[in-house]
Amino acid sequence: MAPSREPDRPHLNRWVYEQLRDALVTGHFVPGRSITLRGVAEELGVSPMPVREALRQLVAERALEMQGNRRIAVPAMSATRLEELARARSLLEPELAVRALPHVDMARLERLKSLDRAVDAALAQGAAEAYVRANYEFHMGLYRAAPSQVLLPLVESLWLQVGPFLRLIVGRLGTASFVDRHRAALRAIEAGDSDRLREAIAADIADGAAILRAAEVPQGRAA
Amino acid sequence: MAPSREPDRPHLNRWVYEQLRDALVTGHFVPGRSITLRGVAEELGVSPMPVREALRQLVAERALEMQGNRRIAVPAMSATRLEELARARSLLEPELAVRALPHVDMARLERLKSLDRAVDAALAQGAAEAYVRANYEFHMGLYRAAPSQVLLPLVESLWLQVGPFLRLIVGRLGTASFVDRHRAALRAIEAGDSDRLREAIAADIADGAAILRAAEVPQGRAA
DNA sequence: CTCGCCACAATGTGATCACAATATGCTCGT
DNA sequence: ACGAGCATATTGTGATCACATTGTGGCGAG
Repeated sequence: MAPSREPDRPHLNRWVYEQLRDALVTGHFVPGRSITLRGVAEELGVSPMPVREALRQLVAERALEMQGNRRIAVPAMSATRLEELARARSLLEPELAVRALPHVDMARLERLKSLDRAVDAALAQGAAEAYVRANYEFHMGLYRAAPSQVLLPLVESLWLQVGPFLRLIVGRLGTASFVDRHRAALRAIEAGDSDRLREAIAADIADGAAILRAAEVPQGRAA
Repeated sequence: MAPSREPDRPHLNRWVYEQLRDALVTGHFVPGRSITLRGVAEELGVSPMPVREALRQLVAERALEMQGNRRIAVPAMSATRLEELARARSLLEPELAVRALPHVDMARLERLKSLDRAVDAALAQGAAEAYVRANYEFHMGLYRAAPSQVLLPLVESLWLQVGPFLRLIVGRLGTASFVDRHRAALRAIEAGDSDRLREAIAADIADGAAILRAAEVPQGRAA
């Protein structure tokens, strides 16, 4: 996991949470592996207390799962859960993208284009982790433009749930199966075309879901 | 708030969470009022620790809001937030209802009918709290039939957000403005008709949203 | 009388301890 | 040699303490 920066004293809580969140999205946690409170506390060099708070928050966001024995682990993916996640994403994300559209200014558009290039580069190089991270940043970078207090958190929760699994599959299949579907979205944004943006996002989600579905869901206990 | 039962020692955490959750849905917390950690701890007769966990979970579920000064309060409702909540509900709930439909057995159908009667009775008597509670139980009672690990938590989060506000409005407007829209849903369930169920749920949400929208959003600081 | 400053009270957060529940590894019996 | 039973280690949870930060009330200066 390797703490990327020194812990900030003011918001230690937030910092631990972000570390864990980043580790989840980039797939440093493997589905099924159980997470111990004191373990991450020691690894991050903090006391167990802020880890407790962060873990519980992630459990509340369904990014982690508390198993019956009150152990905390990354939820195992199943075919039905994957299908449900794709459905929820396809319901919420196009709507959120459309709401973000009017608030995408030039600076943000440039950042999105840059992230799209990062996605391409990662795909070309077969860099799994760089791909999932850039892909995540692209989508969220767009959505965050929307002044949304409701839809945005819901979508973030969904991404936290797909993250570890996506990373697992990309690492297994390689990046060859994935194509960049962000071009259409970027063009729609530049044109200010809501309908085409909605379709582009929906297509991107359907596309990714199809690949994941084809990739025979692993047990989740696998390494 | 008045603890309805004695605290269970085994899952004190869960118990406190459920107490707060129930208080939220039934509107015992007023939007804008700030919640103090030691306050509820004393009121529930427990140590501040489980309250910390429960409050943070509710914040993660967006049922509560952590203000900049790290005070915790029920989020103030705004017109835009209300609109977003209605939109999110209308996207997710019909889908969830349809997924629940095949799993509604006779026993559950009877419970739903009973809850519907409770809704009617509450409306007739102008019992605001009984109405919001029965309404909540009706919807969730249906949705919980669906074996959903993704959509269901999202929808629960939405209801936790609408709850306090709905209670506020019902208390202000009285129950006269509200009509029972659950009949159509029940008939669709009995007929096993997915499309009509989807429409019934969508209509119920649109209906409620219209009433709330018409009721000029209060400041949220109001008592 | 009003406004600004200051002391005090209260709050959330992090740390540490104690404990019950659970998992793990070993030993002993067959 | 293998499996059941038990002792030990590990884990999450609740409680309590210490502290930095923030909100609040009162006092005094203008």
